[in-house]
Amino acid sequence: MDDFTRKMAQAFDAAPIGMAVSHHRVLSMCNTSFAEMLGYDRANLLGQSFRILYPSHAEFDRVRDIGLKAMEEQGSYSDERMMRRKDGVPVWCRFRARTLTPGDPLGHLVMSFAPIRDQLDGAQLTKREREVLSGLSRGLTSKEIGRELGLSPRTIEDVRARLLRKFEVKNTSELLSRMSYARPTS
Amino acid sequence: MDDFTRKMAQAFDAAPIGMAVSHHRVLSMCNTSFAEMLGYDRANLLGQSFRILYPSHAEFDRVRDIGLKAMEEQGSYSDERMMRRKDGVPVWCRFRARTLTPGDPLGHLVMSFAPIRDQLDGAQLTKREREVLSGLSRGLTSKEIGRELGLSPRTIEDVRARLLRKFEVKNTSELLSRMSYARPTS
DNA sequence: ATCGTGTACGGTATCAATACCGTATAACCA
DNA sequence: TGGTTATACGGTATTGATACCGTACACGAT
Repeated sequence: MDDFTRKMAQAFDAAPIGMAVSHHRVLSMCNTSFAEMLGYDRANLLGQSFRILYPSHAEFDRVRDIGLKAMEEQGSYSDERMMRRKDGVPVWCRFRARTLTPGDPLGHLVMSFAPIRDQLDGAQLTKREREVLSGLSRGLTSKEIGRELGLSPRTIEDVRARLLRKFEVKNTSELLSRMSYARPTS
Repeated sequence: MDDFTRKMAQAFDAAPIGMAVSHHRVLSMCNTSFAEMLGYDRANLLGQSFRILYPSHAEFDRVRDIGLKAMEEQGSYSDERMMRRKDGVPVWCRFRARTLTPGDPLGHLVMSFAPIRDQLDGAQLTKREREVLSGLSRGLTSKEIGRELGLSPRTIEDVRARLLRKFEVKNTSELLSRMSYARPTS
């Protein structure tokens, strides 16, 4: 076998970041970091739908759409999102994806997942809080998020205020900078 | 050839994040993203010392030591660092590494490099922009940042508007979700 | 020598965010 | 059973953000 190919495969598997490949939202390949991050054995993960790796079915449906346009136009997309470990514990990740089939973005995807924090300093986020946070990180206003979720803007403001209290920050900007990349930990 | 291996190699090469393998600080393998990020052809990069990928020899020496202890103890290390593109332009990256030889951490390294400002390659921030961004990430208002820098709040709003234009984002929240927390490097 | 850009500042106008006041329901827990 | 929390929504009031209008100066590149 080609030594070049073998080296690349070894690097993929030993990568310090979670990596995965999907075809139409079904996992066809992943590396050790990815399986470990989510608490599975790789063998049990391959062939599974990504559905089981998200906190809920609604979340699974939601994340399908939000990067589609960017993927069609630029071929890649990045955001921050919550994944669900096998034991149910949420993992907040920086997510990056590149599609190999721009006409059908979800046809063949290569993704990377970098855990931002394991448990968000103990603060658990509710489903609503995750949904709102997702909108905020995309620059949406409370009104726009309300429309997206079929709720009153007033309710979004409540969730937003709860997030600010939980993380003890002054405003949304500080909140999002805290939810961004992890600080060096060692 | 093993189909499993081939799939992993393909995923490595198409990854949405820069990846590289080194033996004693000499690049032995990298993917397309990595070569593109730094402005090289992969063929010209393999076999080269990492020296040419850092802004200076001093920086090259400095980064050698800072992760060694963590790598010996946990096998992995992560920070943010400046890389140097072929044309000399600096690229600010989130860097992650895992060693496959914990006794001799630099013996065999697998690394990932994620450009932090991936939305606008080549855009450098001015000193003022970094200063303002630092304030924003700490949740300060324009008025507070102005006080901190001894400037009119009006001027801070100008810098802010320029940042929004540069990164093509709608508001400060979206800006900060795309940036790492800012640190003034001036 | 003009052009572009960054810097710095003033004004005005509008919308968004935040912080309060209030009510109400549903879930869970001790 | 009562206490807490999350959800959901209404009003009002204040501050902040954003987008325009304008001027001015410094600097580097073509």
